[in-house]
Amino acid sequence: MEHEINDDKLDKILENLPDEELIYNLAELFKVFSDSTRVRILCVLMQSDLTVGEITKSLSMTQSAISHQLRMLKQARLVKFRRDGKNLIYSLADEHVSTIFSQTLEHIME
Amino acid sequence: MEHEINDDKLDKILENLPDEELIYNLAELFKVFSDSTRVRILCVLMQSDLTVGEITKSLSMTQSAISHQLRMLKQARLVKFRRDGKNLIYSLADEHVSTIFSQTLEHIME
DNA sequence: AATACATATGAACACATAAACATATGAAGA
DNA sequence: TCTTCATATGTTTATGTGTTCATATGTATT
Repeated sequence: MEHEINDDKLDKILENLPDEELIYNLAELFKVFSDSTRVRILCVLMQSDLTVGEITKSLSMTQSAISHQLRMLKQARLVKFRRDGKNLIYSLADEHVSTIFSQTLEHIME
Repeated sequence: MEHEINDDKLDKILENLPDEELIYNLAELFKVFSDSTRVRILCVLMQSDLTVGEITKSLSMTQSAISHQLRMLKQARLVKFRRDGKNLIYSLADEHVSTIFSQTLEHIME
């Protein structure tokens, strides 16, 4: 069984490689998913829109920690919010999160 | 528009929340995807099985850096390898990576 | 206007992590 | 066995990250 790849083939692989910027953005988005606090926030938001206080309560953490993480999720355009009096109600920005999570869970279950 | 969630509803959300361990594993897997070097390695492996030397060459990095990252990818069961003489030929462990990546790219493109 | 409540922000600290360097392992050929 | 080539591993260092604490912003109520 001989494995052989010449430079032409390597060149071809490099041509088909996505742009550096795209790869960077991909990694950046995964970085957002790479913290269990943020994953938990996304998981509760999958079930219902919630205020910051409710998220804080449900995850038993400080309000500050939650707020910092919501900031990252906002920047990644994964969540959005609307105001309701003194409260800010957060919700998922789209359904991509669910799709990505379920695909990834499939890999874990084996 | 009144937003109101009582404690019963919060309890229900907590019940439906995945196990702490599952969430942790999910975040851990995403952490593997959260570095652009590892994403690039996975991208070249999507195109062809490659030796460590070829990966090193194609990404213009030190062999040590590549080897360290391959170790993480191995631990996450994202890649596997077979021996061919002095070479180790790495390949993707399954097709989940492609699926996850394309879903995530969809979110980025908007 | 003063107060209370909900949320955001800034700084600091403890901890994690990627890359580089040096070195070790392990296979093949002389 | 000695050497060479391919890859892995241990250590160090510089940089990044999550949480906490203290404080600021902003909205509603009186």
